[in-house]
Amino acid sequence: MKQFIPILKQTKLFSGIGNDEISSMLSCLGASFRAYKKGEFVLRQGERLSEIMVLVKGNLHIQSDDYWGNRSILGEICAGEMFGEAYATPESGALMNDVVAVTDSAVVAFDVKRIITTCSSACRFHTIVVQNLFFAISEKNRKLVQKLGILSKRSTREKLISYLSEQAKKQNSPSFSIPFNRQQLADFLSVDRSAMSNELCKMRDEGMIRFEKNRFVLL
Amino acid sequence: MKQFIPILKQTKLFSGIGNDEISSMLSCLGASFRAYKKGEFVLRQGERLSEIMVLVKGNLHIQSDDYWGNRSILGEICAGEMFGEAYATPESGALMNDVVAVTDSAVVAFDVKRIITTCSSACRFHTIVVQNLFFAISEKNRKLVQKLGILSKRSTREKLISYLSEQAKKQNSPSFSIPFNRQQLADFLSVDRSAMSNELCKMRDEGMIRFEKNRFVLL
DNA sequence: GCCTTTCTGTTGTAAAAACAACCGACTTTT
DNA sequence: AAAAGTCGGTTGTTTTTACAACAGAAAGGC
Repeated sequence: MKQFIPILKQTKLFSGIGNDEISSMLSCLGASFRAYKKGEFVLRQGERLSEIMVLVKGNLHIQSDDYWGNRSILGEICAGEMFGEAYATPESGALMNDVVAVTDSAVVAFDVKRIITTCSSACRFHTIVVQNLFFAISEKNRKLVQKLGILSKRSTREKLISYLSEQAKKQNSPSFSIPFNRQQLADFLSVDRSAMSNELCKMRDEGMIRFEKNRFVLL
Repeated sequence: MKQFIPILKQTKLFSGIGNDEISSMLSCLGASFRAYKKGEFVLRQGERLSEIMVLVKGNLHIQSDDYWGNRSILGEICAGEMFGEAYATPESGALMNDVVAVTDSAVVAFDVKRIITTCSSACRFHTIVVQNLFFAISEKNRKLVQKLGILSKRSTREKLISYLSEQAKKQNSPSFSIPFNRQQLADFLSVDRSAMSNELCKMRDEGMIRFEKNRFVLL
């Protein structure tokens, strides 16, 4: 577990907290470690959770498949990001989605009760973690709203423009890579792959964008 | 302000806290009160926030209009619910949406810094509020995911089924009212009103549902 | 290298949604 | 009470998307 302290230190949850403090908090917060191979399920729809998870290695997709096999990718989790926090309380009910490892991944899990119930003396930094937790979950909230903004667009083209603009803004350059292949992007935008591919090429022919594989340039 | 203490007591944020404690916390948390007439803007897109708001009277819509005048209703806020919590931190940037009073409304606002920075002695119940805040924002998070689930449906009919099923489940009966008129429901589901109206009638003719105005029955 | 699989773009067709326009029923305003 | 406005439903047309099927390119395995 020790090996992941430098990574944990980089996360939003432990921002502003030193290596030593993290080390001592790991036991205080009831941390446990798990590894997953590419393609494995980290969490399954219907499961119940009592832990907040931090991804310390790899990439995950939050997704769900409906009766007809249509897959929706709700979001992507990168190393250093937190997940599960919205489903870690008793009232929160069962998970609505699957979480799947896109690449070999590793996760550190914390008992949520131990985080939000401040231990009076032991950890001076506990209060900071609670604040960090609030900031992190706020941020996730904003990301969800952003995604709602994309999905509420009526046409495939508008969805693409929304998504690509956001990525450009996020990566601070009109040239950027996306973490999806075509099928995954289509699943993320909730559109048909071939229709999307078609639309992308039209946009390219119209001189709006350039792309090659998962690298895009906005013109 | 005192008059709203019974209402605040009912909210998720002050769950488990007595009238007297709330009263003393109002000043401790830097609470302020505001009233809005029907149609007024409570918050505007682009604004910056440093407060968490609790709606103590009325109804609000979170919405945004694009360049072409298409309105999207992101969500609805009912009396007793909290809002703004995801945009109340310095890093959170400007608001992405408008918040508009659907009916005459009243809001109590709290300085977010004073909530998440626990005051050591004054309020014994401060820790509870922090936990409540976490629970509440978690719940909002789940609602957003649920809405994503609806918008990720491909067809108008599927969106309607998702939405109506959820409402039935929420109100614990196959017969229920919805808080939208047709245009608002269409804006909420991000579809065309006439197409939606059409689809609703088809579903009625097929014997799936019955409805009259904003009252629906699932069969 | 060769075979297999995955990924991406392309095309034609069928289905669905958006759009626009209109009507009648109700409400609200004056 | 008349007028104006809102609301929900209907219809026909146009546009867009989904679907299915295929082909070439790239990647991966043996």
